[in-house]
Amino acid sequence: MSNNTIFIEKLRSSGLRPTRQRIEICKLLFDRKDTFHFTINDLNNSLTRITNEKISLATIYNTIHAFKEKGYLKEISINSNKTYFDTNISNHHHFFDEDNKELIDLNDKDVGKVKIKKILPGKKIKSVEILVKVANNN
Amino acid sequence: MSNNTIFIEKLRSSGLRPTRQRIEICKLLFDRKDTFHFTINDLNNSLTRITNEKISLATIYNTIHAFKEKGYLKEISINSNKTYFDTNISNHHHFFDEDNKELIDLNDKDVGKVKIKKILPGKKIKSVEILVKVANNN
DNA sequence: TTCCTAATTTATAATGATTCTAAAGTAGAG
DNA sequence: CTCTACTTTAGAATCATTATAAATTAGGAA
Ligand SMILES: [Mn+2]
Ligand SMILES: [Mn+2]
Ligand SMILES: [Zn+2]
Ligand SMILES: [Zn+2]
Repeated sequence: MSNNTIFIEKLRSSGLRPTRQRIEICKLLFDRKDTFHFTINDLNNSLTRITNEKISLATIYNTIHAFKEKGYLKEISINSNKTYFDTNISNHHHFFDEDNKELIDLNDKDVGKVKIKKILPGKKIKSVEILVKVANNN
Repeated sequence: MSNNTIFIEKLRSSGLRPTRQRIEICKLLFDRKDTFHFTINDLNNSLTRITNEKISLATIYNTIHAFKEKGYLKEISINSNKTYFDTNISNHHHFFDEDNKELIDLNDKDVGKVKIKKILPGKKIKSVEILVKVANNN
C-alpha cells in the first residue's frame, strides 16, 4: 500500500497518471533489490501470474515505452526478434547467453575502459554498448 | 565472366552449387574493393536494380543465411526491426548512426583493447561486439 | 460531489520482417 | 541422357510490434 505512494509520486512527477496498470507494472519492475532484464513477453507472463485483473498487451507496450522515454528503463542492443529491456539504467555492458537467451550484467570493473578514438564530424555519441556473446563449451 | 570463376570455386568448395542467383549475389557482395553493411531489403533493391532476371526474396534470405553459415558474412548485433549484415568478417566494431540507420566500421585501432575480466563457468565467449550509437548534434 | 475533458486502456486489426511450405526447376554425377 | 538431390520460388504463415478507434478513467473545476 504505502509502498505504492513512491510509485504514484514517481509517475506523477513524470507527467504520467498513476493508473492501476502502471502501478502494477512499477511494482513488478522496481519493487525489488536487484535489477533485471526482460522482454515484453516475460513481463506479460509475470503480470498474468501475479495480478488478478488482466492488463492488456497494448498497455504493457505503451507503459514500457513511456518508462523507457522517461529514462526508467534501458533498451539493450541485441540481435533478436524480441526487444530486451533492463531495469539497470546505469552505464554497463552485457553477456548474452545464447543457450537460454539471457542477458547478464557486466559492470564497469569487469570491462577494461573503452576508449573510442574515432570521431564522426557533426555526430554525438549517445551510448557505447559492449555485448559479449557466450554459449556452452562443448 | 572469368571473374565468376572465383565465385563458382568459392561456392563449390563450400558445398554450395553455383547457381545463377548465388553468383549474382556473390558479385554484388564480394566483387568490390570495400566491404559494406546491408539489410536484406537493401540487397533486394540492389539486385533488382542491377540484374535483369528477378531473384526471389526467399532465395535472397536462403543465400544470405548460407553465406553467414559459411562465414562469408557477419550478422551485426543491433536493436532494429531489420537484421544488418556485414561483408567485413574480421573482428571489428561499429558506430550506428541513428539518423540514417547506417553502420560505420570502427577498426581495432579506433577502439582501445577490450578486456573482459569476468568469466561465466562452462560458457565460452563467441564474440565481443561494441556498438557506439551516434546521432546529429543539435 | 458532480461534470467535463484529456489521458489512458483495451480489443482488435494492421504491419512488416522473417520463416515455412510444397511444388517446379536445375546442377551435376554417373 | 537420366536421375536425384539440391535449389528456387510464390505464396502462406508466423510473430513481435504498432496503429486504430471506441470505452474507460483520472483529476481539476465548478
Ligand atoms: Mn536485429
Ligand atoms: Mn532487437
Ligand atoms: Zn543490464
Ligand atoms: Zn562492419
